[in-house]
Amino acid sequence: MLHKQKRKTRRERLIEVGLDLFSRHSYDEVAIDDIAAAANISKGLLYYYFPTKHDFYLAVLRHSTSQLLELTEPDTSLEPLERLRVGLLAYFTFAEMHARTYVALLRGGVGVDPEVAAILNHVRQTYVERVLQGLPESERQLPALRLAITGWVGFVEALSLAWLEEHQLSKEQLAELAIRTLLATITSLHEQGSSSR
Amino acid sequence: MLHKQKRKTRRERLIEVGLDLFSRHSYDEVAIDDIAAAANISKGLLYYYFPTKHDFYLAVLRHSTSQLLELTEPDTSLEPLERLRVGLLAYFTFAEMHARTYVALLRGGVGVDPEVAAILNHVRQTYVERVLQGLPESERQLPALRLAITGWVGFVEALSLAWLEEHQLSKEQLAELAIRTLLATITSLHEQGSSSR
DNA sequence: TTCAAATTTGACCAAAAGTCAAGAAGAATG
DNA sequence: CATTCTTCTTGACTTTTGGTCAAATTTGAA
Repeated sequence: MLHKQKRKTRRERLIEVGLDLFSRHSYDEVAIDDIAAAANISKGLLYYYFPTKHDFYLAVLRHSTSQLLELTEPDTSLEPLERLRVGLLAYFTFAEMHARTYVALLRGGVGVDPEVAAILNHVRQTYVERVLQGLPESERQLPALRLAITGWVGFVEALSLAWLEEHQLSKEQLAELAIRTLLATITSLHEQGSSSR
Repeated sequence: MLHKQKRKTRRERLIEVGLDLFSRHSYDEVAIDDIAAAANISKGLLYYYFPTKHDFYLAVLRHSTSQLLELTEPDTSLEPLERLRVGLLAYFTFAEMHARTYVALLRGGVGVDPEVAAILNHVRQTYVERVLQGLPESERQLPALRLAITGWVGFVEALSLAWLEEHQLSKEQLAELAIRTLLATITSLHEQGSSSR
C-alpha cells in the first residue's frame, strides 16, 4: 500500500531538501544532521525513510533525472526533426531553470560509484534511444551509429554546461547547432567506408 | 629544496596507491586507513604529506590529468589536421591503457566540489585551446566557436567512454569520426547566419 | 660521534554515519 | 470514547572514520 494522500509526502519533501543541499554542496560536505536540520526533522527520521545517506543521495538523483526525462519526453506527433528540436529546447530550458541542480547532476556523482553511474548512464542511454527512434529505418543499420549518437549526447551535455556559464546564444541557436552536428556526424559515418562491418 | 633523489619519492608512491584505489572505489568508499594499509604506512604519515583526504584526492586527480595532457601534447611540427589526428590517437590510447582510471577521472569527481570541477575544466579548456590553435586565423572569429568546440570535447569524451565498453571501432576510425564531426560542427557555425553577432 | 632536521608512528580526539528502544500520533475496532 | 494496532518520530547511544599531536626513529651533515 503506497501512501500518497497529502500535498506532499514527507519522503518527497526530504528529497526536495536534498535536491537543494546537494546542488549547492558536494556529497560529503552535506552532513546527515544538516539535512535533518534543513527539514526540521530528527536524524533518526531520515533513516526511517532512507536506509543510508548514500541511498538518500541516489533517491535525490533519481528524482531529478526522471524529472529531466519527463520534461523532455519526445512529442511523437511531430515529425522527427521537429521533435528533436522541441526536445532540445526543453532540455536547455531545464538546464537553465535548474542550473545548479543540472550542473551537479551531470558533473556531480560520487566518484566511480557504480549506482550513480548507472543512473546517469540510463539517462544518456534513453536519449540515445530517442534519437534512434527518430531515424529512418535505412539509417539505423550503420555500424557505429549508437556509438556516434552517444558521443553526440555528450556534445549536447558539454554544450549546455558551457552555455550556462555565458549565454551567448539563444536556445534556438543552440538547438540548431546541436541538430546540424548530429546530422553531420551521421553523414560522416556513411563516408567512413574503410574497414568496418 | 625539493627532494627527488630515489626512484620514487614517498609522495609519488602514495599518489600511485591513491590512483589505484580511487579508480576502483568511490571517494568515500576509500577510507584513509585503507590508503595507509595499501601503502604499508601509518595513517599519520599520510597526513604528513597531505593536509586532508580531500587534498590527497586532488593531488591524485592532478597527477593523472597532467599525465593525460602530457601524453596528448600536440606535435606542432605536424600540420593542424594531422596534429589533431595524432593527438586523438594518443588520447584514445591513454583511455584504453588506463581505462579504469580514465573513467573515474571523467565520470568521477566529488559532487559539486569546485576544486575538482576546476581541475577537469582546466583539462577541457586546454583541449579547446589546442583545437583553436590549429584553426586558421579566419575561422577563429566565428561567434560561438569556443562554445561549439567545448561541445566537441564533450563529444570526444563521451565517444571514448562508450568505446571503452565495446571496442567496435579501431582508434583510427574513432579519430576519423571525431575529426569529421569537428569539421562539420565548425562548418555549421558558418551556415548559422540568422541573428547572432 | 653528535646533533638537528626530516620522517614516521600510534594513541588520542572530534565529528559524522548509523542503530535502536521507546514514546507520540493516527487510524481502525469494539 | 476507550482500546489496540500501526505508523511515524525522537533522542540518546554506538561505530566508524577523518584528523591531531607529542614522542620516537631515521637520516645526513658537520
